[in-house]
Amino acid sequence: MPPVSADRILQAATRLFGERGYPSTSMRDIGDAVGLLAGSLYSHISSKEALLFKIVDTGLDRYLDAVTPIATSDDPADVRLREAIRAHVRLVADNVEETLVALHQWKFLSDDNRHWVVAKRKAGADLFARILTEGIESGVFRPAAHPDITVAGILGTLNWVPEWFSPQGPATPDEIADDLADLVLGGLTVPSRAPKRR
Amino acid sequence: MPPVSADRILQAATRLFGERGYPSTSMRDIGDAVGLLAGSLYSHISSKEALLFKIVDTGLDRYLDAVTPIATSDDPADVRLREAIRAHVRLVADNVEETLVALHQWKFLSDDNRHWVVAKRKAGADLFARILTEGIESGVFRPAAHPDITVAGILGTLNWVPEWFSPQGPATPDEIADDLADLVLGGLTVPSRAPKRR
DNA sequence: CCTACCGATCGGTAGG
DNA sequence: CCTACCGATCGGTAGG
Repeated sequence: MPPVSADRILQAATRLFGERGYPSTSMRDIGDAVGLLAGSLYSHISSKEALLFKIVDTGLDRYLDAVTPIATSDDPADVRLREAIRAHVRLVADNVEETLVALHQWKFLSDDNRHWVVAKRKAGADLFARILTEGIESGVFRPAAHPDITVAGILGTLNWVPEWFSPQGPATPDEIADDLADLVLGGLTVPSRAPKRR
Repeated sequence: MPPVSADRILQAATRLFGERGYPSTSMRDIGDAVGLLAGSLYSHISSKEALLFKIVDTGLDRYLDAVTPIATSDDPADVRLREAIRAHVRLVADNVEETLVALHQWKFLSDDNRHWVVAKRKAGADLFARILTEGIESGVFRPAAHPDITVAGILGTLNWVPEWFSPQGPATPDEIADDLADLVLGGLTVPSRAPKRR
């Protein structure tokens, strides 16, 4: 067993917060996971909330670092969208618990930390909004009645992945990403047949 | 103020569980919301978990009752899918907090109740899997590389709606549903242009 | 990193 | 429906 460090505590907290949620995870649970008593954790970390904030903030940075260069490249919008979806699913596959914490547990941060995190989440959503808008302008994508709703639909597909993804599943992350990109880019309807519109 | 009843307690619990989550909501919080002390709640209800179970189970029943007749009708699969999406978004719009509880708080049920709920959730997902499979068989939908992943993508779009929906938003539930149905059925790419496939 | 502990809060109950 | 309370558990700290 490697020595206990702030980083090992963070790993254990990531797993526990992701599995049970932040409020249901006690400092005694985290201590058990690394072989310390609850009180002893405080020589490595400052507070329970500091753990949560670091997990969420690190996860969002990892996400922005991966997707920003894709969203802002010169490739056509459909290529950028598929690549962004690939990057997203790879990140989720490599960090399922971290992603779940970043998506759902940030609500338990205190006001200042939460506002910071909400702004970063917004920046992530804006990357997809940008791809959509530019794709419509360039004629690659059809016009959207309400672009915000379409973006929310795409983000829903992606943000739901950590709820069902399993490393033991039959499909690789890139296969999953391509299936989801096919859905979002091409839709379900056969290409020869115009989809029923209102 | 109407008299306190089991039903009013259930309504207050639905709102609080949806906003703060089950573990972070205390019986004292629920008592405050209906004007009782925590202990006094127990002459109307049996336990905190019984409240959670009832909310989740009621929500799932409401969902299955609305979507089952649509999914099993004789309409073409694309029509059924659009109608199912409409029903889903209407339900979410009318019961945002209940939907959030049914989607996320069921994890805190004890084993027996949780297994019951997981089976009902599975039945809901199967309705969409059925529409997809039958649509592919009838030639309305293109074949899916991994149908389970495509279904998960659609469910993600729908299950994410309660995270961002607001009754004060500019779009009506049916407008939202049609935008999401356009996304899932037709995709983003302009119809004249075949989407880039692998 | 442990011992020993703090005040606060938890779900729930007895008795009226 | 309240008073008064139960044992358990919470995040965190003092002192070593």
